[in-house]
Amino acid sequence: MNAILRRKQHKAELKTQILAAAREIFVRDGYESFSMRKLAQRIDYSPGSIYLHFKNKEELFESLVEESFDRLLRALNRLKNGHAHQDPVAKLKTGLRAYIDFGLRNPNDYRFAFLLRRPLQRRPYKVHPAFDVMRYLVGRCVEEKRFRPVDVESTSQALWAAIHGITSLLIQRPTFPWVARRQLIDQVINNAVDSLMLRPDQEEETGVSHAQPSGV
Amino acid sequence: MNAILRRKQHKAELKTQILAAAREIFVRDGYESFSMRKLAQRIDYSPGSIYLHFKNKEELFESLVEESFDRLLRALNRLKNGHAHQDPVAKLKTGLRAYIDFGLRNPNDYRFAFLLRRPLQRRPYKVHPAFDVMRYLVGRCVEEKRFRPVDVESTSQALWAAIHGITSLLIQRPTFPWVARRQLIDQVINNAVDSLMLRPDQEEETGVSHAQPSGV
DNA sequence: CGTTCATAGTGAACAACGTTCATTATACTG
DNA sequence: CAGTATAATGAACGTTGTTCACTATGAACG
Repeated sequence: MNAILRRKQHKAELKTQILAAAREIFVRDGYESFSMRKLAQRIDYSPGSIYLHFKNKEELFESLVEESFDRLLRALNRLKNGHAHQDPVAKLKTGLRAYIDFGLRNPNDYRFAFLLRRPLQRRPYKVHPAFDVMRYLVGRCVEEKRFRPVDVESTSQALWAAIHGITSLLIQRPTFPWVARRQLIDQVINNAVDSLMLRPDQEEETGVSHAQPSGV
Repeated sequence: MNAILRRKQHKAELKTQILAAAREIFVRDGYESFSMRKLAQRIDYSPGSIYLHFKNKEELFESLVEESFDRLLRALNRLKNGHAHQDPVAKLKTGLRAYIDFGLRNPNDYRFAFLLRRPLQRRPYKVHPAFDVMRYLVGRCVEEKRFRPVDVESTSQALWAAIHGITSLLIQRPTFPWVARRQLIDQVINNAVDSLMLRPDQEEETGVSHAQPSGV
């Protein structure tokens, strides 16, 4: 009776164990050298066994991405709810920074989610809830008259483009002679956000974009 | 005597023929379903023959990328040299737009160049000459006092991030509910550039960023 | 306790992959 | 025509993802 329940539970545990092992191999060896057989060997099962839990490699990957996205989403939501007193612009900037940091700290997740070409783009992924947070934060800035009356949707998309751009470039082209990483990220964020502000002449916070030419 | 020359020429022709076929397969079937064997079959040679011209699959890809980059670079240089009378800011914006348009019109080239994960990033590619154009255009804006005295290098990199972001997102996530494409591109460019201008209160050209909320 | 039966797990098999290499065909030179 | 350098082959190797007929396992029931 409850034996079947224990079975189900065991199966679920096994599934998460597979995911954990997969993530580890993936992080250690990279995407292209990951293989179902290596994974099977790692968890001491036969290759076929993995297919009891996942339809195929693609679906296994999707599960990993979903996990990662949930983490990003949770981080963003924590941010959205906390710091209630904070200036909405500061909050937006913090959110943008959180997104970038997430990508840089979890480059494989980010690659999964945005960089890897998927054969025929099945589900549109769960970008949308994360993007909702962006819309919300931008909306707040407009409502509280910190931004010009810009279109929330297109502004959110433009901001996403900016932060996705710097995130993916830093991940994918680590050997390019970038300027100091923090400085660059700040500049991208400030450039993107400041031009939306109602009084762009107020210039605290934009520090680095006024830096003297340094000839890096 | 000149027979060996004809041989060399024939070999070169064959190489370009291989590249053309590879590009076609790649464009039609996508990256993951491209294979050396398919390519060989397509050009009516045995699989081994390709290895007379390319060390391996990776090197073949690199060649394709290089071709693509040369095309982008030529497009940008044409822009840099032409339109001498134009305002440097307008010229920069035109350049940014040209970059994005190139990516959208040649998505596979762009994928090759920036999106595909390369196993262990050997040569740093020829991004640099293209990036030089960006540095030059930004430098002109600063010299002619159209920009604040920003750091040219970090500003160029931040701008690159913005246009790479929108380009890659539009290529890679075509099903996302984007706002009108031109509007979005304009907004990304204007947001990124306008915050650098010396007199950000001048607001001709930024049209769309002032649009009323449309609830798209 | 012995039988039944769903399920978990196996591992051999398949087709396709990138790559190598001994072998053969080709086309030029002397 | 003989000799030779090069072009091209295709069989082979070790992978890969995935399938499937099969066996082992362990709970349920008479």
